[in-house]
Amino acid sequence: MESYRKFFHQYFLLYRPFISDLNRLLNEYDLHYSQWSIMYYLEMYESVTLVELSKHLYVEKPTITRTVNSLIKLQYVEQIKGRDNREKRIQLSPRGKEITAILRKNIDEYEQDIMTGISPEQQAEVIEVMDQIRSMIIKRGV
Amino acid sequence: MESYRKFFHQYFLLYRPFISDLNRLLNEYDLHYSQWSIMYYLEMYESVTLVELSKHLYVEKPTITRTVNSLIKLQYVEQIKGRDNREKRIQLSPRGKEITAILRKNIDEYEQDIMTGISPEQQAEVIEVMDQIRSMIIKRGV
DNA sequence: TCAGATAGTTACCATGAGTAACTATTAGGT
DNA sequence: ACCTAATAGTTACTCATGGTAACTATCTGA
Repeated sequence: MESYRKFFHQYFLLYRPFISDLNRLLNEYDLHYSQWSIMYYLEMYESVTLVELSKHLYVEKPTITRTVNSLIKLQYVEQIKGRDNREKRIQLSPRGKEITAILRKNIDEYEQDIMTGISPEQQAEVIEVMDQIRSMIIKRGV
Repeated sequence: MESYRKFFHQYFLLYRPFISDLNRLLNEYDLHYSQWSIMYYLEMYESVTLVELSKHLYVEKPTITRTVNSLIKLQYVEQIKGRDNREKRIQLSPRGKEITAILRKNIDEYEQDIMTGISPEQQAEVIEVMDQIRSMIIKRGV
């Protein structure tokens, strides 16, 4: 089999086992991966608008609206006032920050665990390659 | 950010852009990725049972049943007689083989396109790492 | 031979995502 | 300054994908 073909084959084979485990960790706090991806982003960038999330996560706006609303309902996320009255700018609530810290720790442990035996150099290589492919896909789609 | 953390972050960032493009290619033949993953497997292994698919794809049996039935309805897949009357053994139909060949070509082109600039050595490295991680996840889950 | 294991199905529910059509607000060109 | 076009977000609806529980049919092995 050609190596590029193998690449994508292997990529998808990893997805389902991986997301299953992650959701198992997240369920302890009534969360699913789609919600976590937003909390994760908020942990890094402090505050964001729904359009920013939509573009970054490659998910349509209505889906983002729904997921963000579920996080607001759980009181993990809160809306803040922005300059532009059209936009809805959100950030993690104090409770959201707590939960994020705990989950970040659990997920870190899990990730380190399943990465056992893979050298930091290999990890860096893989990260770089995935980043390049994402860029190619996005550039292509414009 | 720790490199193991970056790995999973980057992994998921690639998933949605990638699956969106794939589904766009597959839609020409009324297919979605969940169906394609089965056709792809059938192209490699000739004939399989639903339980084999379930284990390999890491998806529960009822989900496999539904997806396989949709492929039978599309006449891309047909049931064949096996030794064990409990099992449902399937293979690609002649039409299914045609479609698979065409799609394989289109997807190959697409994949080669977005892998431009990534050396075969890098590709091999990444494939190896993803395989190792999948093994770790599965072993862990036992 | 029959109890337990295995293969598959049915019914039902949850999650995640998309499209079309809409409102509210802002930005920019004249 | 005004109005059109663009942008941000929402609502309503639908589809794809997947899970669990409970079931039937068949096979295997003590």
